[in-house]
Amino acid sequence: MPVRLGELEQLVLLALLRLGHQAYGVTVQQEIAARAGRDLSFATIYTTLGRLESKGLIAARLGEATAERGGRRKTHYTVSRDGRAAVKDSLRALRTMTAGLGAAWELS
Amino acid sequence: MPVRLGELEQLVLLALLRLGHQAYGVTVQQEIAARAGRDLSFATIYTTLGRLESKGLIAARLGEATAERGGRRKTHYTVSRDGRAAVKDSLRALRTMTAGLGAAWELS
DNA sequence: ACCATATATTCGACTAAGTCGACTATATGG
DNA sequence: CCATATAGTCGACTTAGTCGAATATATGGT
Repeated sequence: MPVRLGELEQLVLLALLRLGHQAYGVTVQQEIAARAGRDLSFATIYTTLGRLESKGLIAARLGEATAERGGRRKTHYTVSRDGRAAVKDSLRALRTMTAGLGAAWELS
Repeated sequence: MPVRLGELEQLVLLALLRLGHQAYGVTVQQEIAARAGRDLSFATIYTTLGRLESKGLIAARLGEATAERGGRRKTHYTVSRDGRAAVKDSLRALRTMTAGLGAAWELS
């Protein structure tokens, strides 16, 4: 059974894909604010990352301490095979639902 | 403040746009099953339609009794101005999040 | 008139997802 | 060794998603 994504889960997954190596809590928050125009709290972002991880859609790894000013170490995330499949499924559904509606709606 | 759509709300709105005049509970359920591949109960569909209506994103009107076999009258739905705007916003966010990710992800 | 039955919608209950304010943890430079 | 910058966690609550079962209502046949 295909995993269902909530709309924020979908955005977070896409942000991770966009960010690649530098994907972690803070950058995800920023990417979603900058691109999707949604200024979410860090708590919201981390809650969602946690949920995605427990569903097996992303994997977390603790980063090394950097040479910068200070602060806790980052937790980096990568999208798993299942995560990629889930995103593709949700995008495919959107494509078939928007197909033929005209330029104003069309997504592909 | 722009209205936020859940992922099912988004699908239901798109189904209504696709169906036009013949949009009502049963056809919405069928359209989503056929296109998005999600076989949802009618209760789920009607719950969502109700939520969308109370948010002012769709409008309901009771239809006339038809000449067919029997049964209760249909409640037809149309997407309001705000509903259209909400769908466009959510699709726009998706486009900017998928832009530049490559053919496998791209939505427009 | 009545009622069987096809068709359409609603109820009640619960699980999952989204959201944030406030708090905790931890590197580093002075 | 501690002030402070940076990253992540907790607890609590609201909103969205979901369905089995029940309800409502036209019509055709008798």
